Amino acid sequence: MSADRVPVRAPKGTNDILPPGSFRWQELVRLAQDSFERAGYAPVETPTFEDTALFERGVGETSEVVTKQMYTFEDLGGRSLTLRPEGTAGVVRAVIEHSLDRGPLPIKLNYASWMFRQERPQKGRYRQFFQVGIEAMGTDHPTIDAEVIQVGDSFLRAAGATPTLLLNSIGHLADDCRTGYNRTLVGFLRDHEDELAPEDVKRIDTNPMRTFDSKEEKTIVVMASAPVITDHLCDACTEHFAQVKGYLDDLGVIYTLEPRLVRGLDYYTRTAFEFVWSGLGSQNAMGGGGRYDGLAEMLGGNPLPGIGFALGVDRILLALNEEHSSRGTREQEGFQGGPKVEVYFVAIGDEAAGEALRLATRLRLSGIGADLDHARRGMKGQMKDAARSGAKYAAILGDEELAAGQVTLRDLTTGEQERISITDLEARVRTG
RNA sequence: GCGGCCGUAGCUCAGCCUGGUUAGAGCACCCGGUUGUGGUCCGGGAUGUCGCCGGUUCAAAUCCGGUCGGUCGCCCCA
Repeated sequence: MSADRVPVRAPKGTNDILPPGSFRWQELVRLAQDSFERAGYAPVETPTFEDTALFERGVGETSEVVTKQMYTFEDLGGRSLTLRPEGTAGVVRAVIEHSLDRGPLPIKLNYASWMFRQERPQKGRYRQFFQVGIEAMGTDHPTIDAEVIQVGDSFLRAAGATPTLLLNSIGHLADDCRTGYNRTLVGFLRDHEDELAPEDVKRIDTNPMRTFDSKEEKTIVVMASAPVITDHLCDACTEHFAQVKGYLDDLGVIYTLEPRLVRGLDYYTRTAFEFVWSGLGSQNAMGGGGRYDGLAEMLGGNPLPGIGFALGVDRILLALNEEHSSRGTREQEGFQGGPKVEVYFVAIGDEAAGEALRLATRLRLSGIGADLDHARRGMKGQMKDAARSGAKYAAILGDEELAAGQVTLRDLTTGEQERISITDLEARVRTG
């Protein structure tokens, strides 16, 4: 077989989002953006690829994401560029670059963008995936932590999901806080080195706190008695965390304290949280976030505290499907997504086809969804297409109607139909 | 990077174990019954390199080897 006959396929780990599912997909993204904007988070768009150094410095050179998951390439000028593996670093970079931190604070932004990580794909994990998220920069007052978490929680619930919110504080880098705790933890891990799974022994030097994430039975047993960060926070971080919890309680946001929760990216400080749902299997995180008070400085900017989250659209949709099927409810629940065509024109003959195109265009321009046959199908076929389009009405145009300046308007749910003047069509459809 | 499972019509799959006439079903699609009326019903129709390459055999969708692809799990994360 010749090579040009081999079908081209979507790259491994990527997905096409096709109708009808694409309606729900768009609807969910819009719901997110609306929720975020109602809380004062303005939209921001940053480049899909960035200087590789941004992620190495921001996300952390030892992190899993940077060491083995990035799509890095060189451009014609020899620059090393990387498809963004996450959203926060780019947003913070843009804020610093354009000196938004010299304007009114806090800076509150939302994004909805594609992210890229080169991992082995599986259910709920793809090489190109879509995240919606918000970032709030310029204050470390605990009310903003509570606001960010509440906005994420209520969006997920508005979408129809029932996530569990895991909450923790991982302190900041100081001897009397996380730095000191890390030494204590490393000491503990060394004492139990022979009881840990081999992969986890390697983590002692690179990222000891990640040992809490281990799924190895042996390690889990050991970690059950490990010292936890919340017992080793400095006074300021302890107080900050207490206030965040207090504000969340005020707002009625239900959370589960998880002192073993650590996050995969190096820039996190203090508040850390994750929205999980057990039905997602091993990819149980719908999203997560946390505070990143040192990130701006790592990227060469002035100190700028910040907090944000990112939620995976694919995983939310996956969770919604599972939840609804297990509850026996309809998939569409919570969504208005679907075809937007209200009137489908059925035209018999060339002259009628031209008139149908003119009328459909006129309706569209006045804000009413309209469609028509373009394949010269017979009347029966066109009626079938009308039903398939999801339209409420079929507007039939034949010789009789043309001669009289009328259309036959058929209600496709009731089957009732009436002849009305073409000039009355728009008003008639609008009043239902 | 490692392991399991699976590749037959657009989709979901049967057939493969026990090789043998034109490779099937349901759904979807198209046409007709209804010369201008969809969603029901009835009748008809189109659609397959049986993933690919090679081997065994008189004969391979079926047996053997390889290869490619997909998917699920591990690690890690959204």
